[in-house]
Amino acid sequence: MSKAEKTKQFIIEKTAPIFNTKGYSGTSMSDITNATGLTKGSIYGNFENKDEVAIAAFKYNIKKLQDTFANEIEKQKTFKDKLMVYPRLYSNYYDLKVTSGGCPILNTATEADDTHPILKKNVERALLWWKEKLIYFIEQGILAGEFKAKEINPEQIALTFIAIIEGAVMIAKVTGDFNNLPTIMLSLNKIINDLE
Amino acid sequence: MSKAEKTKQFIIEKTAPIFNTKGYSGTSMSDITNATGLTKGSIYGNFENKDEVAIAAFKYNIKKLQDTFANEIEKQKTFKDKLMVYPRLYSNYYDLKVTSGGCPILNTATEADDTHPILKKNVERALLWWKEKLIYFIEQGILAGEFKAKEINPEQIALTFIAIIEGAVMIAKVTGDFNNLPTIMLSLNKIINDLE
DNA sequence: ACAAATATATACCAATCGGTATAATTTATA
DNA sequence: TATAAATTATACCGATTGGTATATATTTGT
Repeated sequence: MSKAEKTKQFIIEKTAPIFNTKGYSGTSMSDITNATGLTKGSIYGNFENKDEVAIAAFKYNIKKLQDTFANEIEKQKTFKDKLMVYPRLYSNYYDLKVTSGGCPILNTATEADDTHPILKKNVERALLWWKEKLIYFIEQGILAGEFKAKEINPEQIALTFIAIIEGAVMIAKVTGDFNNLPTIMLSLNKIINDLE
Repeated sequence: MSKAEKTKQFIIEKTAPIFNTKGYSGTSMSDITNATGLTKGSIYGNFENKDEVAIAAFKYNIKKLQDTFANEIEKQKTFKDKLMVYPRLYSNYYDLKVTSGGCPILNTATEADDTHPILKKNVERALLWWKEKLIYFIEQGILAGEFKAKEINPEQIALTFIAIIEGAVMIAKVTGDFNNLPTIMLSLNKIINDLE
């Protein structure tokens, strides 16, 4: 890893939590220089513009989140248990502290959809990737005989799954009542249990 | 209504959709003057600062949304039908065009929670108001014998209700696939049906 | 219709925005 | 270790940010 690559990574790691809390347009170049201790010249020597930093930071946040869940899912044998990882981890999402400032998908989605097409595309990709992953688990669960084949629309379940989680994170954050998270996750548990 | 009050209302109506699409920090004073055709002097003659305009615009958007639903709920006799209004209207949310730029609760929540305490407080109020309304419908439905009293935690159902809707709106918007909205609302229908 | 009060427009402020040209410094290569 | 190449710092750019003081219109109550 060259010096430039190291610096690039350093900038991403330092700014990722800022972009996630203050948002894209809410984060300024001076926020970036303050967080890194570097000067503008250094930032622009490693990135084309603010957009590139924002996108790199978003990707970093998403990857961190995905890795956390993938690591836990890997440990589970049944597909039901793999699905159950989500309500379990999200019940204590804010203890996880995997990303400060809440869910990067939710945060970036609501800000970027009307204003920032490139960032929006990245959120969309992350969301669809998640959906496909969930659909795969559900379909494999059906094939393995864990879930009943009839009555189940894998895409509908997957989308509802994501909706509940993202909605729950939003509610917990805006009310400041983190007990809401495990409460809502009970409903997600029920949905998974209803599959069998 | 005095001239000042009329102008104030005029400013709110013209800027409300802008704040909802571009966000609080994304909307500038020049956006406000452009949208209204008024000058800065006029804006600052009617509002203390940008914050006040933003808060008034948010309240306007929320009220518009609440009125739309209250109006439809009023028509329904049973509490189940009252609850069913939400999945029905949200299945075509983007045809409703009640607020341009998506759900004001979702938009404002994700932006304001880390940055704008006053606006955050307003979102929280709107969210809790909605929750209490849903809890009331569920509890009244139990009293009326529509829903089974056991196994139902009204607050949990209400929170899940909101989470699914807000999550669904976010997904539909970021993917651009509005078919996701009725798909996810099928799950909300199921939750309501499971109450009886 | 006139005067006092109010509302709107104009012109400006310092601060900050994202971005760039260039100089100074550090790193890698020979 | 000398030198070329890459990286970082400094100083600046025009544009825009939210906000204000003051002058000019416009309502309003009498």
